[in-house]
Amino acid sequence: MWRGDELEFVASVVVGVASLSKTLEDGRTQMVGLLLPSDFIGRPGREEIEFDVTATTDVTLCCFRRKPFEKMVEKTPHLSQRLMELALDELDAARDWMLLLGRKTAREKIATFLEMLMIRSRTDNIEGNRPDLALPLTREQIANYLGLTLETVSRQLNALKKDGVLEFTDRRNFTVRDIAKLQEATGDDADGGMIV
Amino acid sequence: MWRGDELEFVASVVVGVASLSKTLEDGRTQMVGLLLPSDFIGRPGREEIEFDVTATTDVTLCCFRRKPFEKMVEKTPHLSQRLMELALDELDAARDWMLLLGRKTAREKIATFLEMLMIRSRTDNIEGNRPDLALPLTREQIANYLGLTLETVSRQLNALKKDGVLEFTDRRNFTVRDIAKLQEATGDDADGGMIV
DNA sequence: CGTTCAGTTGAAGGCATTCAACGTCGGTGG
DNA sequence: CCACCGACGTTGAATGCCTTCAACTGAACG
Repeated sequence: MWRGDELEFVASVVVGVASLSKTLEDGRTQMVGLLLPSDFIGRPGREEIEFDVTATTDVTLCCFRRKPFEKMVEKTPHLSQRLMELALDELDAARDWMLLLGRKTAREKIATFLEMLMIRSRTDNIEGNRPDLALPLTREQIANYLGLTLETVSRQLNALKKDGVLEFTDRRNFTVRDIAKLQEATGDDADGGMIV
Repeated sequence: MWRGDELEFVASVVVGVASLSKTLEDGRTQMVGLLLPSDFIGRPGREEIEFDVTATTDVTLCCFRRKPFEKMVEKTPHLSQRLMELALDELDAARDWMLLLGRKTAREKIATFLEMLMIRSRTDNIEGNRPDLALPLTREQIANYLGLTLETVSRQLNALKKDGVLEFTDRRNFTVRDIAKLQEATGDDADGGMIV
């Protein structure tokens, strides 16, 4: 686990999954971001980040020393523009997640999480649009991402299975049997402009 | 109320308070940002924003037409750097709020909200460190900001009053009688590096 | 005055949590 | 080899926090 303020690198995730999280003094934890392949870690112009970065699977990073990287950014307006875009994307994602954390039910949270996994790890269309996916997080980590307890996560996953939405090959791997039902369960607009 | 995609301006808040919010199809809404004086509205390089901007009090804005503003940004590296900082500040704020939404109790949410108001509207020290503050939001808007119902907001505010933390001069104006108790009630680290 | 909107308060109910026990799997060492 | 252990996951029962539903208050306004 990395504490941000020891960090003199910036990096990009190549393989694997990492997470950003914040913790209250009494131990309650909230994941505030999931870092999937292609995501960027670190921020230009800031020495430190004030949350924990944790690898949740084996991870391969592409690291750059901070100083030379920042010099390169200064000299390349195109790059700084790109970094701004990344920051704004993260901001949008954070705000979507605020809606989830503040207003969605447990079932909707789980469904939204699974839908996001499906969209972001485009290993789908393997056979007749039945994406075969792996959970990159333990039940507890999912709970911390969704603002739930691990027991509730377990129950809701099994409820979705019972309802024929999911099928598990083992505890960490599953297929989405019914994409339409999954999307209904997210609570979002039926086809929120999404091309799936 | 502004819909973002009709917007050909960017702006800065001068006086008053506005809010950013997202809504589910069934009407549940979550405020994802509060815009206080000095905050910036709009984003470079993006035609639209996909949430609602609503004034919650009378507001004075300082507006710029988008096109000329963007040209100015391109020519002024210092300015684009500043915008990046603003975006990263918003990102940090969003992530703090995710911790609140996902993990804090109703009482902690209210206390955190009031503490934030106190810090951001530095009208305090009016007499012996007893900030006199105005709620810029209705109970319902506070509820939408904190992921609660308006009844719960009302109850918790009155509970804080009963506990001697607050004192109301009327329904929208109050003073903090006991800052230490308020900070305890936030659930955050006792003195999380905060200089109050 | 009556109406409306914001806020308060009470009572009942529900969803998620909490507490607890059990099941499963992989690794480690006797 | 297998017994043990710890990490992860499931499931049941009870509790509780917040919500939901509903009635009421008070101030502003025409």
